[in-house]
Amino acid sequence: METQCSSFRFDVLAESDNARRGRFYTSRGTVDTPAFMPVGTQGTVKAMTPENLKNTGAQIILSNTYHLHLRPGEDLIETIGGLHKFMAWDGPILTDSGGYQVFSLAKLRKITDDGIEFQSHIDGSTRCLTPEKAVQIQEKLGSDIMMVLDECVPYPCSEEQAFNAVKRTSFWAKRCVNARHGENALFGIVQGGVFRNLREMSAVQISELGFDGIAVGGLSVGESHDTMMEVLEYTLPLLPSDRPHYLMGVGTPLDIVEAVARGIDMFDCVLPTRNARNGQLFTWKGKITLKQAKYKLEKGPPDESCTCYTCRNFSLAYLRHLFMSGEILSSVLATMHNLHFYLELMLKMRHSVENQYFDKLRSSIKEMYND
RNA sequence: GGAGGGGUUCCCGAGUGGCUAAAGGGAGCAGACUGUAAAUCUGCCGGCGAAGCCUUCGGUGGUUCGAAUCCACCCCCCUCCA
Repeated sequence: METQCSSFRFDVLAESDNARRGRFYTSRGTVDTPAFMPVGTQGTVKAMTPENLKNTGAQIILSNTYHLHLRPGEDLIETIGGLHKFMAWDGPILTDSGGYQVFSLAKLRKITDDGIEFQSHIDGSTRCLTPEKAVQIQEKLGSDIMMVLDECVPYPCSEEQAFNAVKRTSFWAKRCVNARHGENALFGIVQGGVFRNLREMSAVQISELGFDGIAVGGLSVGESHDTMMEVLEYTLPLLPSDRPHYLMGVGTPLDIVEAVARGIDMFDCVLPTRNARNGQLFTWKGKITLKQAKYKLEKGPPDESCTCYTCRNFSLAYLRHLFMSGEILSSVLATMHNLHFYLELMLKMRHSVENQYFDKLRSSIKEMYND
């Protein structure tokens, strides 16, 4: 079954063991992999202007179907000219389907085979999201890469629950394939919790549907790093090697490097942006918690070796002051830095795979971020 | 000089006899954050510690089994009237 109808294309350019360096092409630009997608749930990567984002090195960002559907609504965005124009980001956008909200907003929803019935977290109104609706919304938004609606189960969960989610996710995946009309790329999602048999079943079923890319979902929901890696080890070999592999919602620098080592090409995660707002910086020397008293008089930047705007211009003492004072600029500068760090990490990984020193980079990240 | 109000643990501020090492804020200190209901949340916040003990509510002295809380005097501060 071949359903690919978009102009989306993916090439693997170099490999180092299981790690891949590649590139995919969309009508709005090319993206080098391994890639990190900053998260812009509500049509904005918090605290960043699109110009800021470009300067951090971001080539693609992620946005969210569920949230934009509730507010301001896909029809409004379509009327204004689509999500790219609406938010003034002209690069590629991948939109998550809302499947994760099934997990994160678990108290507000009910799942049936037809779809998800949920209560809006904004006004309490009852809404329904079906696989077809998820695709329709994403097409109206003008998404470059759409995600199928999936069911993400919590951790821990029973094998039966995970099995049902796999069945439903496959069923919904087919309906998403049938519902697409336009040129937008569409990625399938593998589920299965931490059960090898279920992951394998899901990987095979999803891979058969001819998606432009395959995502591994349902991870980083509470399981350990090692467990996550085990799941990747037995799942990735079953995915088509000529399509990008996207690990959803991951992760820490260590998670990301270790996932690349196992064959993942794409990531998204709120950690660099959320933790920035909460006063935590990722650096090449490890994490920095801005509020710690030891930085009160620190004249140097967060990271001497970092070339981001924040590190080139500001002392830790000042950044700490901004955070302690609750100043808006704290979020801006910290987010700029963290995204720069994440995107530089991806750049280094691409370079290291091309030049066969990936293992060296991998072990240095392991040293800094082994907690 | 007269009339009233008040001094509480770093700060603000509750507390009018035992349930009070003392509400609640703030500040401070520390931790968490993984397809964002997050510029959010959690913990600690007199001292030593296992229970428990010791010190603390302007000062001193009383009343009481028991006092931040009641009484006496003293020291400060604020408002109003002369």
